[in-house]
Amino acid sequence: MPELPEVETIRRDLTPLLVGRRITHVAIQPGGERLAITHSPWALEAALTGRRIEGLERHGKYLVARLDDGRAWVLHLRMTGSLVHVPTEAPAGRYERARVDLDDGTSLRFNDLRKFGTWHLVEDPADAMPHTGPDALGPAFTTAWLRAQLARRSVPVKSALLDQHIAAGVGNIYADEACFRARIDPRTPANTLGPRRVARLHDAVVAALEASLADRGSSFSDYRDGLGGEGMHHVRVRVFRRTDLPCYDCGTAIQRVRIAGRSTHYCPRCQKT
DNA sequence: ACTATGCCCTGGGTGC
DNA sequence: TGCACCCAGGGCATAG
Repeated sequence: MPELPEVETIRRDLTPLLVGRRITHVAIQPGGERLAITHSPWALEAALTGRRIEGLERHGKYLVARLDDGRAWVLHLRMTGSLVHVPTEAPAGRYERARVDLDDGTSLRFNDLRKFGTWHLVEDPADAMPHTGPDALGPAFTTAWLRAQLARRSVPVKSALLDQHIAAGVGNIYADEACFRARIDPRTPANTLGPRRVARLHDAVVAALEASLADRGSSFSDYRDGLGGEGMHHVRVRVFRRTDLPCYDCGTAIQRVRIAGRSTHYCPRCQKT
């Protein structure tokens, strides 16, 4: 599950390997056709071929490659996608959905077991992510912004954190981790949090993301960095997928509930409504 | 404008 | 061993 720290790790890994390179060949594999959102697979292959990559950016969980024709190639890995840089001659993996060969004898492989990943080719990256708000590690994600957004929602605070319009880049792992760090029960209605608790939650979101980023992300299942390696943060999470294990702070068994269809993990003693 | 639900997809796990 | 079933979940469409 690549979330903000994982996608940012990929971006940092790939930036020196991709920027300045020209795309010499693109192949979307049989079975991978659905990743092409804005174009037919063949039209997308044709449009990317010959382009030079001028920059690699990230917004929330989206990767944005800036191309020399002014367009943006916007990728989303969803749950099981990975983007790995290999030599051109490297064999295709079982779940390779597309390959992008570069002009220096290397290749980028888009692997995606569950085929949920997407590619957009657009003039303006915003067109590919219309429901996306401020990046959770960007300057626009402030305590004041979070307070204003939570004030008009009655959903559980966990659900609000998963809303990409409120904090782009937060997913199931870091929503749980942020609630734990803020000592807030994830079921608490968003609009019942006072200013001090919202401020604590804001800081907890940022801290949870930065802690994972420092560990190159979390590899609970399919996540791989830009070089095919795993992150190290999944062994350092406080609550995510630690059901029935003791809370590191108080020893109470971590509980699991479902919120908005998502598994949610929390400490019933440390986290209050 | 907000909220709830279902869909997409496939491998791994469980129970019979 | 085989089979049916459920679960994982990000983003989007849809309906209320």
